[in-house]
Amino acid sequence: MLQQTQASRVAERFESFVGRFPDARTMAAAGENVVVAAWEGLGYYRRARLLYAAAVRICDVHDGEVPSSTEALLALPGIGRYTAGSIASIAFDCRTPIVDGNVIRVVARLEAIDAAADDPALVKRCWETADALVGAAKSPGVLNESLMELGATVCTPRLPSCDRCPVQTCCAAFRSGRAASMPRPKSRPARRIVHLYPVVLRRDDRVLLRQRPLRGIWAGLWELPSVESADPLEVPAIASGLGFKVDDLRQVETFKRLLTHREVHFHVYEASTRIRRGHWCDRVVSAELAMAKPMRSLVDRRVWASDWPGG
DNA sequence: AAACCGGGGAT
DNA sequence: ATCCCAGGTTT
Repeated sequence: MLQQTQASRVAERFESFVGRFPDARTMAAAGENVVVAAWEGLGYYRRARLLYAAAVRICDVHDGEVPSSTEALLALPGIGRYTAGSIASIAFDCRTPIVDGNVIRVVARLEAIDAAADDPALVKRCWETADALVGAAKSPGVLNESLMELGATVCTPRLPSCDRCPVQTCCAAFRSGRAASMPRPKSRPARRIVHLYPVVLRRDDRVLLRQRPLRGIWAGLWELPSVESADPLEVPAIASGLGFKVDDLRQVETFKRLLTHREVHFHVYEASTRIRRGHWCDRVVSAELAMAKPMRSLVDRRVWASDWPGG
């Protein structure tokens, strides 16, 4: 859950999530869909599917117990070198290094390496330094956590608090007055613009939902039936792009959401249809299906708002 | 090696 | 508006 997600954001969700899935057996028994639904709003939903897959494998291969060796952890889905090292060192006291975004920043400054934060040579050097530090530490877990905590609270990206840094005297970047400019920002491609045309279709006290493709953005999550396009679409193109017949297609709302890699323009329509096939969901089912954050807000606002029969 | 995958906080 | 976040998998 902490992968690419700020700890403060995880803290809001951790207790309820672990309360719901207290061990691997419980998670494996719950099923992937339930785990992904519990993940809703956290983003990078593949993590939830991989976590579920790891739970299944822990039950099948490790008798339901999280393995304690770095190698066995690394073999689990969704667990890479960082996560394996974190679990091994913090939970099991193994002398295993970790490198996350915080550690990269701390080491780049300690050693005054003027490179981009995602530069492979810098990252390699960070693993070597982290390995040396954890090798000399009294407690591997405490050392690893302290490196990350230093990066999160003192050695911050924009304006590091060098005046209250416990390792100021060891820091080459501080000595040369360049801490704030190291490491250099990662190069990031511009956001791709996507136009999304979700259509609200109601029947009785239900709404038609469907599952998104298993690849791409919001893979496998549920949505109002939608047409996706790199360019704006006219009404006929939206109607034909849905894959089933609709009538009286009319626009009701537009808004925009920024993601790291996308700028998504929502063009919300309502329509009527005589189609009866598909997942016509009442309010309870709608609430149980995993949706992306903007889609959830849209459905709750447009469909389940209090002034219509289903609400 | 590069691309892909959310959502929100901090500045 | 920009940069980043206790990254991993796929191509």
